[in-house]
Amino acid sequence: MRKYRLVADQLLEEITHGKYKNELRLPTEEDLIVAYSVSKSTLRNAIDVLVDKSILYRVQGSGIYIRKPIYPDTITINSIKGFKEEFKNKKIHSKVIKLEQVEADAEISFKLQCEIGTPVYFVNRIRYVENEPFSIEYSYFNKNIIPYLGKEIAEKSIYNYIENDLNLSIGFADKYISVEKLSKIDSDHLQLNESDPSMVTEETVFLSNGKVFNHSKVIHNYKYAKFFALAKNR
Amino acid sequence: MRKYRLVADQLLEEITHGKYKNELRLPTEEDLIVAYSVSKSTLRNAIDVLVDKSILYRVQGSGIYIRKPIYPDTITINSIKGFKEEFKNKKIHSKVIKLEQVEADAEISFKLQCEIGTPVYFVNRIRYVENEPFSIEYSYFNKNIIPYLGKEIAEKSIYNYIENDLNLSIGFADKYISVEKLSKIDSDHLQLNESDPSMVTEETVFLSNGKVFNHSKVIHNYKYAKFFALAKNR
DNA sequence: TTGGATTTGTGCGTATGTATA
DNA sequence: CTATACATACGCACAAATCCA
Repeated sequence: MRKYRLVADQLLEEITHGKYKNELRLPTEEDLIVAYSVSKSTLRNAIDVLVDKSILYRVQGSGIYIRKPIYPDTITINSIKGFKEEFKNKKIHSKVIKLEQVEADAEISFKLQCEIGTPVYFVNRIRYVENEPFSIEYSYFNKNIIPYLGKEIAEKSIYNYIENDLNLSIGFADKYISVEKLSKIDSDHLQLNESDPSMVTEETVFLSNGKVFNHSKVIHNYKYAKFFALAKNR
Repeated sequence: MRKYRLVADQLLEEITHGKYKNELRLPTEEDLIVAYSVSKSTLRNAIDVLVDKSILYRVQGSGIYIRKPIYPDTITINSIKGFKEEFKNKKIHSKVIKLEQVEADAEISFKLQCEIGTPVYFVNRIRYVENEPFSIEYSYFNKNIIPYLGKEIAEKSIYNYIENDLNLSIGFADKYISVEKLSKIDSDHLQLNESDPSMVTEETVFLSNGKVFNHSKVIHNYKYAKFFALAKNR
């Protein structure tokens, strides 16, 4: 693995294991450079990772500080984690309502930025957290990029499959968040009333090479859905 | 201004003015380094700015590409813009319902990370876009950091005042997003029905020196509120 | 209040690694 | 397999913000 990630991982572990529990400020860049035997740019890359994760913040001329932990049980918008990863300290499972192969029509081809007629997988899943229905996912995958997708995969983690089995590198995602009133069928799935509100996210997910492989619309139970984002001023 | 920002600004202007309209790919890093007469690290910092703004994306071994524009009329979660800045191509105005100085109680002091009893400003505003009620803001400012706040400022732009008049540097913000049903008073302000849904954001805003100066709860009209975020995989 | 010391930010240049074409 | 192009890593100098005597 790249050096700056090793440093970031190690630093994070030291922080979470209380190495700096009595101080808000980390050692200076120069001290950390010596401690980890890396160059200035490598150390700064490592710190950048933890700043983006809301673990640390920097103050020019002053130092690098440890942040208070963010509110727990929130979905982090800035990062791309699978459902499993997001709730890894909770009991979660998924029910696959439908998984089929179709050809992209005009709307799907637009969302997946591919040709009309491209073979795609459609997946409809319900996600449960602690046995409560948490969200309903309507998801499309470009079959030219994801050659195979089965129910046995969709019941576990599609993202884990893509990254570890297919060895593809997920790059970035556009996420749109809005509020909609529930349809009859979605309200049934979520055990809510029709026309109750829902938090809706619509995501376009890109591989590191810039190709769109996935588009998802996720209907969240409004009682549980809470999102977190770190905003930076630049 | 710092060189990498000048390069980022210039590059963005060239992109938006169609210099690269016939190509998806920018010139190579090396070419851009020569074109702008800067070092590699300066150029990379400039590109980073535009990547964070969802203008560009990079593919190792391939090139730097221009992204399709994001969906318009969305609020960007990743960045800290004032209301005015976010809707700068729209007609917007604000109505100040209340502006008063109070002492921080337990809850406010927790949210502003200050002592109980600290003098704070409380501001309650309604924001209009194209004369439609868009959101209701309940906001607290630490008076030890923002020594003065008046109605004449709150009717325009508090953020503009803080950055340009007080010359303070806004650093980062934690944002939480959830859905709540409207209270009677909020539904009246938004011209909606009581118990209609609303998109709620709760923000803690930090100066560059890490001090909390503002905490806001904003109730958005669910019909108009649409948020955008760029997620990165790291 | 000031000014020097400390600490992070920016900028330069180069070499090598890694993914893409 | 080779060439291309971005990613990582090293090290140094100076700028800018903060801190403190």
